Amino acid sequence: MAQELVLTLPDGAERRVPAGTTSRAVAEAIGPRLSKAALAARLSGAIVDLDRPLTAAGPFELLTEKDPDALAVLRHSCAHVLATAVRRLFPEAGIGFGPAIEEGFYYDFDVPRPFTPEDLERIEAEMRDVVRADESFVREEVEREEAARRFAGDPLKLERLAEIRDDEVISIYSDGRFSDLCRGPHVPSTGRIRHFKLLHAAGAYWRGDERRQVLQRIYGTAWFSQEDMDRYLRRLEEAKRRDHRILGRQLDLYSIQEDVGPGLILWHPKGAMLQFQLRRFIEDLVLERGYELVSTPHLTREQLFVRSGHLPLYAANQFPAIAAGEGEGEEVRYRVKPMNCPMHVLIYAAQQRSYRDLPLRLAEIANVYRNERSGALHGMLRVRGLTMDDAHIFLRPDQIEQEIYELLDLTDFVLRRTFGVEYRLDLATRPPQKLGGDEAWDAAEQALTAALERRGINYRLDQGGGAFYGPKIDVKFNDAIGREWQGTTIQLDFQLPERFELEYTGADNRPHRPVMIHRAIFGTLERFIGFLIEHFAGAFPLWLSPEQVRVLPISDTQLEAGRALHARLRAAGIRAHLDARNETLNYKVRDGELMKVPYLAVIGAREAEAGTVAVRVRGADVKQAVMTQDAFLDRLASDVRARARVP
RNA sequence: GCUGACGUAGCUCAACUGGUAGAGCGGCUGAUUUGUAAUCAGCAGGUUAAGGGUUCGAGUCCCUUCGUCAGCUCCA
Repeated sequence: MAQELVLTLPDGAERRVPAGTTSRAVAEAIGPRLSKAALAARLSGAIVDLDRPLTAAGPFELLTEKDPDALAVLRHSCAHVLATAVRRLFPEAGIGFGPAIEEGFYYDFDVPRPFTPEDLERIEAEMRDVVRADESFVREEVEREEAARRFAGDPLKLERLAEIRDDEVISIYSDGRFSDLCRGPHVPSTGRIRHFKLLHAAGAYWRGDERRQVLQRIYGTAWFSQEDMDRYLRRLEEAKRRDHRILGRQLDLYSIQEDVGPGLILWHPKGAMLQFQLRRFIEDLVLERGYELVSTPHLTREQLFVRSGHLPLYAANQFPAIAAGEGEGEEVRYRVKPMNCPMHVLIYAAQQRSYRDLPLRLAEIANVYRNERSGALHGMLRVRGLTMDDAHIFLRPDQIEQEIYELLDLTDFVLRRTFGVEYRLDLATRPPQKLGGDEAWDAAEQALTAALERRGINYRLDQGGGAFYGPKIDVKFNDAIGREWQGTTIQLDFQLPERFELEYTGADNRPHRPVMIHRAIFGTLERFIGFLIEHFAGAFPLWLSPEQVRVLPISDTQLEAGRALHARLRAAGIRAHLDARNETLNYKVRDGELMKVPYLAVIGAREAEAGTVAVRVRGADVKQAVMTQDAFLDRLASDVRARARVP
C-alpha cells in the first residue's frame, strides 16, 4: 500500500504522488516539454537523480539547463564520462576522485605513466564515443561488502569506502561498463553531455597529501551550449592578456632575472613609480588615521625569532642564518627578517606604556624575505622578497571592536573607494591547534563579528581558518586566471604580547597585557601591484600612471612647442614625456596607446600657433579634443588631486 | 618541495626524421617632415639557459644543474 507524498512545486501548486514515484514520472505528468528538458530534480533543497524514487514530501523542483546548479551536475557527469573513456583506453588505470569544480571538472587517475597531450586527444575522442552511445547513469545502493567486492581492484576507492559511515548510504553509479563509487547526482544519460573539452593534465597528490602518491589529474570543462563554451574559452584567452606577467613586460614595469634569483623583483622605473605612488598614498593615509611610522633593520639576531616563537615553526620559510663573529670569537647568528612584528614589539617595549597611549599604531613599509617553495612562486603574486605595508597596533582588549571597525573602514577606503575593487571578506576563526584559552578566543571572535556586523558588510565564515595565535579577517581576490590570493589581512594576536611580556599601566595603576593586531592593507606591494595590473589591465588611473601624459609633436617644426608644453607639464608635477622621435604621428599614437598612457598631447602647426593642445584620451571613443593648455593642466591637476579613476 | 611540459636575438616565434641558426617587431644609421593605432631602406644583434655525454656531425638524442609554465602542497 503505497504511501502518498505531497510535493510542493515552485509555483505553489501541490502534487500528490505515491511514494516511490520517480522525478521523471512527475515531470512527464506535468508536461512533455519539461520532461525532456529535465536533468535532475531538487527535493527539499537536495538535488536528486531524475530516476531516483522519491521517498519524502517537500518543496519539489525540476532542474533544467536554466538552473545554475544543473551545470555542476552536468560537469560531474562529464567527469564520469572522462573516467569511462580513460578506463576503456587504459584498463589498468586506478580511479581517484572526479568532482565538478568552479568552471569545469577534473578526475584523478593512478596510472604508471603521465598522460601526454596526445593521450588527451584520444581520451576526448573516446569520450565523444561514450556520449554518442547515450548510456544511462544507473544508480544502485549496495551493502559495504558488495561495494568492496565491486571495487576490489581499486585501492583508492576502497580507501574512500572505508571512510563511509555505517549510517550513510553507499551508492554506485554506472554508465555502460564503468562503475564508480559516487554520491551523485547525475544527469539521466551520457547523451545529455554535449559540449565539453579537456583542458590539461597535471600531477596531484592523492587526497591533497604530499606524503601520498601523485595521481594524474585531467581537467576539463563542460557547458550546456557551444556558445557558452566558446565564451568561456574566449574569456580564458582574454584573461591571458590581462596577466600581470605579460603586461609587466610589455609595459616595462618589472623583471625577474635568473642572475638575481627567483621570486625577487627588479622594479623598473615605471613599476617603481607605481610603488612610490602607492607608498605615498598609504603613508599619508595612515598618518591621518593616527599611525606613527617606524623603520627597522632587515637583519636581526636569530635569538629574536626564537623568542617570538617564529623560528621553530617558520624556519622552513626563512632563509638560513648568517653567521657573524662578534667579540671574543663568539659566533652570533643573524637572520633576514620574514616579518616585522618582533621588532615593532620591541619598540613598544622600549618604554613604559600607559593605557592612555593605546591604541599605539606602528606602521612600516618594509622589505621582508621568505623562502617560499619554488613551485609556489608566481610572477609578482608570490615572491620571496616582499614589501609589506605592515602595521602593528597595540591596544586594550576593550578597544578591539572599535579598532577593527576602523580597519574595515580603512580597507574599504583603499580597495573600493579608491581603486573600485569589489572585495569579499573572510572571518577565520580558531583552528584546532591554538594558543590561548577559549575565553580570550570567544571575546576576540565576538569583537571581530561585532565590528563586521556594525559595518553591515557581507563576510564568509572560515571556520577553523584562523592563525594559531588569533582569529583574522582576510580579503581574497582572484587573478586573471581565476586563482584566489590573499590581499588585505587583519590578524588578532594574543601570543606575541605574552612571549614578550608586554604591559601597559591601567587606570588602576596595575600592569595589564595589551592585545596586538597585525595588519596589512595592500598586503604586499608586489602582490597588490600585480593585482592592480590585472584589475586595470595595465590602464592605470591618471594619479597612478607611471607616465601620465606623452607630448607628441607632429613634425620637427613643432618640436619647440612640444618641448615647451612638456616643460610646463613637468613644472606642474605631471609625469610627462616628450616623444621627439622622427616618426609619423600614427606611429607615435599607436605606441602611446599600446603603452596605455592616459593622455596623448598632440601639438601640430595649428596648436603651436594658437597655444592649444589636441588631447587624445586613452581608450575613449572621442578621439581628440582641442583645448587650451591651461584647461588641460587644470583638468590633470584636479583629477590627480582627487585620485579620480580616470580616464 | 612534488608531478609533468617547456627554455632559440631585447620581445613574439621559425629551423622536415641529427647535416651551414632564420623572420617579424624592437635597437642603431640614413632618407622622409608626417594630423590620431605601424613611412621606406640599410646595419648590428645568438657559446640555441649552463655544464657534461653519444655521434663524422647536436638547437634537435641522453644525463646533471638552473629557470619558466600548469597543477598539487603552502601562504601576503
